[in-house]
Amino acid sequence: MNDTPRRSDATKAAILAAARGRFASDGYERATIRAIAADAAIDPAMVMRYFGSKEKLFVAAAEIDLRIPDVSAVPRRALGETLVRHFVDRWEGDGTLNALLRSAATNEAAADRARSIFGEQIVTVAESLDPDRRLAVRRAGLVASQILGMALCRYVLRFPPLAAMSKDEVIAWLAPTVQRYLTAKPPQRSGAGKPVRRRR
Amino acid sequence: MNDTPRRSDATKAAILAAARGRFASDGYERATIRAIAADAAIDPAMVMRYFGSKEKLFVAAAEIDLRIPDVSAVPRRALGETLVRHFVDRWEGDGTLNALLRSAATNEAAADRARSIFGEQIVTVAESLDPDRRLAVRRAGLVASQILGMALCRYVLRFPPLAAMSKDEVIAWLAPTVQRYLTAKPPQRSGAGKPVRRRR
DNA sequence: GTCTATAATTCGATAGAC
DNA sequence: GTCTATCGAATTATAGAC
Repeated sequence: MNDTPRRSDATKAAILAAARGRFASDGYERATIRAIAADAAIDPAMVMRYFGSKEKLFVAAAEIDLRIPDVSAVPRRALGETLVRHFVDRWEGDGTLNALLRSAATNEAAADRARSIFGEQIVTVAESLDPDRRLAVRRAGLVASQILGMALCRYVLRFPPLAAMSKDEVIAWLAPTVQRYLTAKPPQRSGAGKPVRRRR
Repeated sequence: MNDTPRRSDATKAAILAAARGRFASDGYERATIRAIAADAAIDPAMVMRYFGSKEKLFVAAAEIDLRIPDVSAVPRRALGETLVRHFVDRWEGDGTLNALLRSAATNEAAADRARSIFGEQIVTVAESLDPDRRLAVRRAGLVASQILGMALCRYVLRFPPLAAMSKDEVIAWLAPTVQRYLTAKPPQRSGAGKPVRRRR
């Protein structure tokens, strides 16, 4: 292995940053190599030389380490808030997650990445709380649905109500939802419609 | 007005159905007029003749009446379940909502439609429950985030856990979330981080 | 109404000079 | 390493014959 930083690494990093920005704001199909190269103030042919193809460029740009931190260190009842805060922070940190989300809607490779990143990462947390793996996978899916839904409405669609909320407000509203998905007893799978709790 | 059905209406309907399918499975950019025309077994030039442009075709295909039913007739505590069930049914009814969602990620016109459809429709329900309009708008946004997040994971990304769930299971899990967003007291906006409830 | 032909762009990717 | 030139394919959209 050679870990001496080459001169081309700065150029590569500039391309990746520009790519994240374009994929995040335009999605995979509309983000053109020409536009990315222009943003990075470089020749379009260089992008191809460095990354080989648009597809490979996307994979490199969407590379992300989503390591959820000390999951075992936080008290059980604060898990929902911890998770929501972590994701909101990651989303607002740079454009990587947004690039992934926006591209995943129309690009199958991006959707694959999204599935593995969110599915596998969140399910790790869920499995540490629920020994029933089959149930833990569902809990993780439900958590992902709320996290991704918030990100979709707040960062991609820019729904005014969601986009105007403060970070803390989003966390305060969503944390109980995630907490419930992670820890609540699963709803009984009754055969006939809606089980209405009897008033006593 | 002329309400005699023209002979071309059947052709128009076939084009719209094919367009919804393509927009739903490919998104706006990748759904080509050629492919839509092929699905409808018609000449591509006819699509242009009938709808003028791809953009106008999309608008016509994404036209949908999202009227939420008898909101005042359902008991207050069943509102969450009613809403979730309504949206799941609408999503699985045809490809219209899916076409709208998948296209909204990369097409601004589609995003506009999504914002107005979900924002304005759900906020009507929220306002009937909460006189504070500013708060009602936020409640509607939160509901939309969970509904759209579920649809994104289940129908667009096809997350295995969400896609494998039965309709009733999805409703049973999500209904309490939506119910809480609509009716729960808003979280206190404390200045300093997370308010941890004191154990007694 | 229907279809052929094609205009006018735009894009990813390649070849090759320097 | 860098850039010019360009290929080949695909797209929306238009013009016009029948």
